Amino acid sequence: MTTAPDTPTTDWLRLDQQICFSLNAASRAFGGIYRVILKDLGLTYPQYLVMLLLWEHGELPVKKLGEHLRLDSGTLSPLLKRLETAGLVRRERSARDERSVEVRLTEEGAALRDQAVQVPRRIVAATGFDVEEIRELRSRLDELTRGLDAATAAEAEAAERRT
Amino acid sequence: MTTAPDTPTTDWLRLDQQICFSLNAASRAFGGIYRVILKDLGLTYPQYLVMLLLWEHGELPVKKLGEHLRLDSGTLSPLLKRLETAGLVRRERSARDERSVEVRLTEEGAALRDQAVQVPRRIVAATGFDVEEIRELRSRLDELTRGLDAATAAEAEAAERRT
DNA sequence: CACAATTCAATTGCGCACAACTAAATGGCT
DNA sequence: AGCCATTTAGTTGTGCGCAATTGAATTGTG
Repeated sequence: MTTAPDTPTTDWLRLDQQICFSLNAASRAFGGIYRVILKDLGLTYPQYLVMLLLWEHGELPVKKLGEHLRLDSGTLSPLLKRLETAGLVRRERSARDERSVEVRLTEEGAALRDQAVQVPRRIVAATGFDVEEIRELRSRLDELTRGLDAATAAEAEAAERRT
Repeated sequence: MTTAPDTPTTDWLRLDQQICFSLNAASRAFGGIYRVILKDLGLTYPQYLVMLLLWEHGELPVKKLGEHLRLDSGTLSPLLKRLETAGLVRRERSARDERSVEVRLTEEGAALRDQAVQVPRRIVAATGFDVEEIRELRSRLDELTRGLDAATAAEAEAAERRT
């Protein structure tokens, strides 16, 4: 399969830019609105995601947080340390398994939920999309992520075999 | 406008997570596939975007690069320095306007284009989407970005007025 | 039981994103 | 000409994302 003769490579390079560039731009635009809205709570967006999980589950080991958010300890450890410094969270090594660290809300952290409940509505409003459009878009993006993850794994394995 | 009585706030928090979380996940999944594919070229994804612009325009001032990519000098200055260290790019203060810095391809940087022309096809293949689906998704995302940018500006101005 | 492999968190190092600030050059205005 | 606001890059500091490594605890296996 080759590029059609009347499709200069320049066009391909432009199209390529548009696919991922649009996604990147949207992701950073989200970062912008969350930064403004979360400022009052003193949270960054990734910290907010961690708090969402804790508000829902009460307490979670670092491992579970990482699975939900697809983040590893290299990202989570310093982030959780900052949340702990802010007094929102405590970290304690599990008694059952000393390798594991349980992350728990402090009273202050649990109380912050009251101020956070209004965030989602404001974010949805900011998108200018209605709930159905959002659902549709989300579904597309998840599909895209699955494709990319599979391709990344395949490429990584191919690169491995070349070694 | 308030939350419907049979919609617990927990659901709102979940929905909120899904919108932006899916976008974030897709953006990072793109990061993953680009990391693997660009490894041979010795470029990161943001560096690749800069090179795309230079391959198209030959030379650009830092300001223009920033406008195209929506990045400021805080991001671009060190990035360009790394590209210069890698021998792909030269930076020269403009003779006409000494404030401006022109970024030019070296021969080595221009030559790298030959290895880059195959990247877009591989990325498109990795998504598992066809060109029309991509165009549709891109259009949605751009729409979303416009909405978010407008809302961010409005929120920032509202916060400013509260001062 | 002893030893090897695995799991889990933390740390280090690099690069990007963005805010806040600095410094130099330019352009407009009186 | 002299002054001042604006423009343009660069620097500093903070936080995220990820790869690679370390160290301790646990599990599996002979």
